[in-house]
Amino acid sequence: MPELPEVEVTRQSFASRIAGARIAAVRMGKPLRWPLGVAPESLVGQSVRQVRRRGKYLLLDLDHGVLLLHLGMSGSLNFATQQSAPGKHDHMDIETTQGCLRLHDPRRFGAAVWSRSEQQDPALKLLGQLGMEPLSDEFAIEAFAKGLKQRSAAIKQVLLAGDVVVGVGNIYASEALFLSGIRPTLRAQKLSMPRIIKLHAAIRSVLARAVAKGGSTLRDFVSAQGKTGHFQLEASVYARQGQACHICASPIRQIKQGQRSTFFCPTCQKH
DNA sequence: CCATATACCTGGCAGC
DNA sequence: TGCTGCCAGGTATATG
Repeated sequence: MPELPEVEVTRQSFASRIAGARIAAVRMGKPLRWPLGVAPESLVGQSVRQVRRRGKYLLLDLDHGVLLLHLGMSGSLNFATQQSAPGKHDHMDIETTQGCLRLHDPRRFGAAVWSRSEQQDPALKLLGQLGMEPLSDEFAIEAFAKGLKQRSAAIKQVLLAGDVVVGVGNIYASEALFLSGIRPTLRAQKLSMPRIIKLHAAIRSVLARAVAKGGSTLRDFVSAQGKTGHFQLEASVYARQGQACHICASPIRQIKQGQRSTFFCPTCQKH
């Protein structure tokens, strides 16, 4: 469920509550995408200094390293001060002196990976190829233009790839392209400067707005505080195939790009 | 180097 | 009710 806004909302929902907490126990459930890389007990006794985000990864800075968490397609984190028994899709419990952080992930595409230093494996491998943070100053027009210029793939797929700009997933890619009036199939290197500027602004605004609103909730997004998001009420094109475009009333079209669904308005996004 | 396909896993839903 | 097939927010890895 998580694109950048959902991950960021999740981070905000427990970061301050867990900061300074000491890990008292770690319980692992079924295997996730990758092994933790260390005995769970070795995390016990360490304190959580802060929780950061890089792309769709959450980074828990502990005393002696970094714990990377990824929510995959179906993951969510719940932070509870009251104990409750783990369900069959709860695959990691980090019990701390300030509450229990629980990773819930039915499909198990998510991951929890320990790294003694963010600068070394396996974190380097996971974080090393990531593109610019869309909501930070490094995401500048010129840098964005430069990244797009060297890519011949469709702009939608370049956005999804995450090596130019991170955090834009399948929902927000369609939304940002609609906002900027760009056909998702247009090759990235064909975007004119004015359209790059529009897309740049659209990515920032759609993501920032979603963060402010508490993330999307296409199916079941829930933050670690148990609040659901509201983005689905506002999707302009995503999952609206056949329905009227809010701008021009043309039926929204659905296509496949690289096995993923893309939604766009054939009139508002001419090319 | 680049672009595209594959794989991972479970649950929900439409159609029969 | 139960089966089958398809679909779903991600992304590392293999393949062309």
